[in-house]
Amino acid sequence: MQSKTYSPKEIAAFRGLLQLAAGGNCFSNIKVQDIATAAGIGKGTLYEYFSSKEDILSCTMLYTLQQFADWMEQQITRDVSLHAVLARFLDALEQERFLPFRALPVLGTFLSYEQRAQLGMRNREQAQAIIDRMRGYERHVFANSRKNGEIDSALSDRFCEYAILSALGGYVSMLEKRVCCREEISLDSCKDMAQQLIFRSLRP
Amino acid sequence: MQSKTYSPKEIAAFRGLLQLAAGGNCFSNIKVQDIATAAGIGKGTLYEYFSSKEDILSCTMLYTLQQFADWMEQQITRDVSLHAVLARFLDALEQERFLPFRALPVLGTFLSYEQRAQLGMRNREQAQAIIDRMRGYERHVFANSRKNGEIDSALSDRFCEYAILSALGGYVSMLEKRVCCREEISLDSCKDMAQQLIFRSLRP
Amino acid sequence: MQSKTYSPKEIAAFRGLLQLAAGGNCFSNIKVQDIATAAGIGKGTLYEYFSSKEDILSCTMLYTLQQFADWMEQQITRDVSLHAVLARFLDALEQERFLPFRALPVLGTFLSYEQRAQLGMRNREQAQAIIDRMRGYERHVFANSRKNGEIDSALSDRFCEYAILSALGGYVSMLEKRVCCREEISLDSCKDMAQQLIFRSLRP
Amino acid sequence: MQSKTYSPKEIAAFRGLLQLAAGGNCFSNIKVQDIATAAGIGKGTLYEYFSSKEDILSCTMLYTLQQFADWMEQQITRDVSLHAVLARFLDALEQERFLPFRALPVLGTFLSYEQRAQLGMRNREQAQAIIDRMRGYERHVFANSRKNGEIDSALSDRFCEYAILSALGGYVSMLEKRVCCREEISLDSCKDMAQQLIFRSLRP
DNA sequence: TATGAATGAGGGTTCATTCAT
DNA sequence: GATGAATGAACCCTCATTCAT
Repeated sequence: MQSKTYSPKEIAAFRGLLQLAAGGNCFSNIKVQDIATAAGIGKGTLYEYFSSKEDILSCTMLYTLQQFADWMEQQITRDVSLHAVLARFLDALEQERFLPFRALPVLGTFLSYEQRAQLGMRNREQAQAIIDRMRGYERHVFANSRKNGEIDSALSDRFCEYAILSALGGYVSMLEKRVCCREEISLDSCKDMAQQLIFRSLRP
Repeated sequence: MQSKTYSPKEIAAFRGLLQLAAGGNCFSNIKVQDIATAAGIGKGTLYEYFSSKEDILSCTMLYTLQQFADWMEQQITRDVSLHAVLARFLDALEQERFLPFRALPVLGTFLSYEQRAQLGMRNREQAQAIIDRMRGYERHVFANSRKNGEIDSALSDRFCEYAILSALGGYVSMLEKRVCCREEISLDSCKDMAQQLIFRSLRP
Repeated sequence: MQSKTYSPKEIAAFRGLLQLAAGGNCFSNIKVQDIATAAGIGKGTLYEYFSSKEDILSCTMLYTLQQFADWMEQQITRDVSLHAVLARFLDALEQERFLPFRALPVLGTFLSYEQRAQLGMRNREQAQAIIDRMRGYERHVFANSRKNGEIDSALSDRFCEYAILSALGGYVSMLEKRVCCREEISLDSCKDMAQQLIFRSLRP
Repeated sequence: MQSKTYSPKEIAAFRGLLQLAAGGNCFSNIKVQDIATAAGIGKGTLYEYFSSKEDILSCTMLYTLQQFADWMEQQITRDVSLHAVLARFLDALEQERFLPFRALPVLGTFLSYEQRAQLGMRNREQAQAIIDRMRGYERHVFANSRKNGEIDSALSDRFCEYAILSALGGYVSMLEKRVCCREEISLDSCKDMAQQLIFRSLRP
């Protein structure tokens, strides 16, 4: 499976935008100049590679999905367990080079329905292809986990996916709350809760 | 417990904004003129009641929290079960007059960290008072549910809250996806999954 | 000579506006609400007596001119000297009830040419009548002062008027500078300089 | 003495604003769009060079002061007379390139006390430096004029300054009156009166 | 190719004026 | 008559986009 490649400037733009998103900025509040500055390039240069501000976002999300799919691909072994994948994923989230995984939901969340719909339009097929790829890996992990008793056999793939996404969504919310509401929650207890929610809800 | 009352114009503004938010618009993309139009009043009139666009949002969120707390208060009986509360809540979400409950998370989600922090500043004490009130009801329900076997006694209140909020967050995401990605998910199956996620993860 | 009379509300409006002007506010920066508040009446009430904000100004200036003319009329005696008139005038400026005389130039100065031209349009004849009246008194004083040696007989009335208005204009500027530049000038030395400028320039 | 230099766009903005001010517009009545149009640049461009409308004014006044100080510097010779300086200055006022000298007092006059105080804040030190420079030239001229008998030795510098500023202020008023009241005064007679007022009041 | 100076459409906000009470 | 709640035109300012260099 060959992933699309990007020029250094494009990647700089992606990482610049993701950096800003990770800081908790709504997309509307991120200025094109901010992205250019964060990327270390000129504002005009962005328009050599992208057709609009929205396009930068669209491509960034595609790039991020692709990075994620690539990462998942490497994690897949014959009899991988849900437990192992999750642990590795949550650990990965703390590393700088996995910024995209962390920032993507933030970016996505800060979009209105209409913006999301428009984004889908642009790179629809490519995005769909990547999502299908990830769904494949996902199915593989779910199947293995049903065999090893981590997941109740009666549960559908859709429910498993829903449980995991909800737990991760809640995890991100908790982290944000730490940022803006200054409640005293440790990162580790957040991770524990996320994992517990998934395992408890999927166990037989 | 006496809740703050609002003038008709203020409530019109609240509902106008919530209407727009329920439509999936990021706050930055909602124009003051839009709010005025949705509220059926003049743009200038908004500034007779609110000091700024941000203030409209801040007050709307407070109003919504208050509405929610009032509603919860009515649901609480001596030995209420988690099951009953959740069922009633999910049903309520489908009614027009419960628009606020549905739209609030959307509004909140579409804010940047900084915006959220600033909002907290304005009506901090009032918001905190309402949140404390709701935490009280919550604790009551959790206690009852531990007694009647719905919730594992070993689980902390914090984890229970996290599980419920994650499930509801995922539920809202799913509903949104129905809107923008047009996947074929029925409303009922969404509700089922949300309830299942909660019950499966909290059961002993 | 019968002066026009005004209702209490009108006079309240005049004095309200003059009060604000004496505070050094440009007319554009004075809001209708400010005038209403300063006058102790409702905003809507102003529009019962005046057709517009500009009209309030126009009438206020006319009222002030008239007050001034009335005051001058009382000062005129058969062989009044320039010295006596000036001294009395400068003293009067310090009293509260002579606020109009002090505030008028401020109001006038803060108008653009166009605004001034439009003002002139409204009450043109009345204003002209009052100005003519004052010119009459002025001529009388100048004539007397030429006789008693205060004014060089060779100087025209126009030059005398110009000298006095310039001196008073400079006097007001100096007072203002005391307000905003905080230079250490005493009120008395300001008055001295204004009188000196007039007497030195008009003396034979 | 090195004066600050400005970019062409800045100078265009200065001259645009001065042009409008020379037309007798109160600063509050001059719109940013007007300045942009008068300067021959886009509205947005102004905000690349100035932080706000007030900033444009502040910088314009500073620029004008500086231009004036530069001009004065060139006029100063060893034994310059007040008569010569004044004559040259009044002549200069009639030339297009001396627009700033003519427009500055108009701009300044049309500000409220508060606006003036705020302006002072921004470029306080630079403005003070220029004013000090001009005071220096002024003192030089006054000293010479006392020696050559134009100015009464008993008169203080402050009084001399006050006399000149008052006369010029009255001169500008007269010119304005020509504009808006259409009295039949020739430019030359205005100049004559201004000079006479100064010489008569300062002579021994 | 890469840039950032220049732009103007569009947003939040103010405030003179109206009109129902 | 007296009021102030309601209004929308018009302001200042922002920022995505263009284009000459």
